[in-house]
Amino acid sequence: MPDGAPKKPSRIQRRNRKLIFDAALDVFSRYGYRGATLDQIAAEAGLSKPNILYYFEGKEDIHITLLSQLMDTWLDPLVAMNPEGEPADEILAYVQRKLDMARDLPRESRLFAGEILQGAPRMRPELEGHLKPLFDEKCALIRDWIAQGRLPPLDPQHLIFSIWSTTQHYADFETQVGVLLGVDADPHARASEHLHRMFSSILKV
Amino acid sequence: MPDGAPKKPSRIQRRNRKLIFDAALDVFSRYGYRGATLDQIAAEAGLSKPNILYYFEGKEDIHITLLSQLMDTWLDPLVAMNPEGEPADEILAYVQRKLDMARDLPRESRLFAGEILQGAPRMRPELEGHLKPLFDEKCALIRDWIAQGRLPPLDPQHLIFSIWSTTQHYADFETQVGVLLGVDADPHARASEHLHRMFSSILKV
DNA sequence: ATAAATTTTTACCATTTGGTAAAGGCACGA
DNA sequence: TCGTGCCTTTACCAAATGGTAAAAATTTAT
Repeated sequence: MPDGAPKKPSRIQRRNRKLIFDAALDVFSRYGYRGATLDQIAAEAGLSKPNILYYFEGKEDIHITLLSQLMDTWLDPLVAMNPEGEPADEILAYVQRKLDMARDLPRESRLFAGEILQGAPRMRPELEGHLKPLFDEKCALIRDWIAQGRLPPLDPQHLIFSIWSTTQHYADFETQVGVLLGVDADPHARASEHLHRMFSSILKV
Repeated sequence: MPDGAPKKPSRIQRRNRKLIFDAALDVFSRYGYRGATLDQIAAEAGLSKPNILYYFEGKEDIHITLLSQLMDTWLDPLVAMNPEGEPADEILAYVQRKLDMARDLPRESRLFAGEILQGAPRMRPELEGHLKPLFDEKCALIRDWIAQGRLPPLDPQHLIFSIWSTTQHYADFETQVGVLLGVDADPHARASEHLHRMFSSILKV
């Protein structure tokens, strides 16, 4: 049997690691890496602190593992942008999917935002290794579409930045949006309409 | 003499408070509120920790004061949006000013972003008291312009959100932008072009 | 110059926090 | 049922951190 025999995780291990991830997502996304404490995570997970440290090497290990796991989910909508589809439709669908994600996974969005905001001290390799190649690939795709005359001549890189920023804004700046629109108002429908109109207009001109 | 005689601050007080603000802006914007330490701020300011606490009541006091002071600068470009001007020009000029600010004051941008991201635990009153009235006023202005047929029917609130998010993205997510475009490349010129094209297109359709 | 006021330093302290050691409890296959 | 290995708890600890007391140094006003 080879060196690092991975061993299948037990039922209890799966349950507790999941509990810890859920708790950590909550706490890290609310207070940031340094603002979060193991005690808080432990309390929220319903486990003792030493028990948390039985499942993970330490605070940083939880954070990195969490972030890496979420990365795939996070990039899914971009991966789904289909070279075979109609360019404008594909991009507008991407906008919509990103906006839906900001509504459905706001904690995840804020977790990433906090990590990037502080210079990605723990995520930079992941950005270089996973995000950058995908980004480059999709920029190339958009450039192809432009070369084929199926899109107006726009800047692929900054277009994608605009899509990311406008959609994630509703998760990352939720507090501000709440203050300005009223906490009860659900901005999703109007945001969707506005973004559809906005991105339609640059894709068709 | 009335109760809270304010007393004119001495030369030394002005100098040291400025040193502390500069250092605090640096440290808070890089590590977030909880991630920042008084020792770090003191070291960066070239003062001892107790000396820092001679000028401010405590860590929170520094943070709140800093944030409140920056609020005005931060809202300046929005204040400058002129009801007498040409609607599309005014809005495009606002976009450009915000983008310039993201380039020139990235630490300030990240300081705000961090505070909002964590639910504005120390800034909410400021948001309600200063930001909201201004936001409402400018939304009303845009609505007027639309009613006068000088702008297409767009959603003022979400338009402003889009302007904020797309421009501040270059400061708040600078790390990510750096990874994706290359650290040396200065994205400002192309960002400006892209945003001008994008916002022009919704304002003229 | 000198007293009064302001500023800075030295020496602490209490709490929080990430992490550990080791004993005890528990589940599960033989 | 019994023992082996997995899981959990109790009792800690060292370092970091926000903050204080009070003496020492320095500036300012007279």
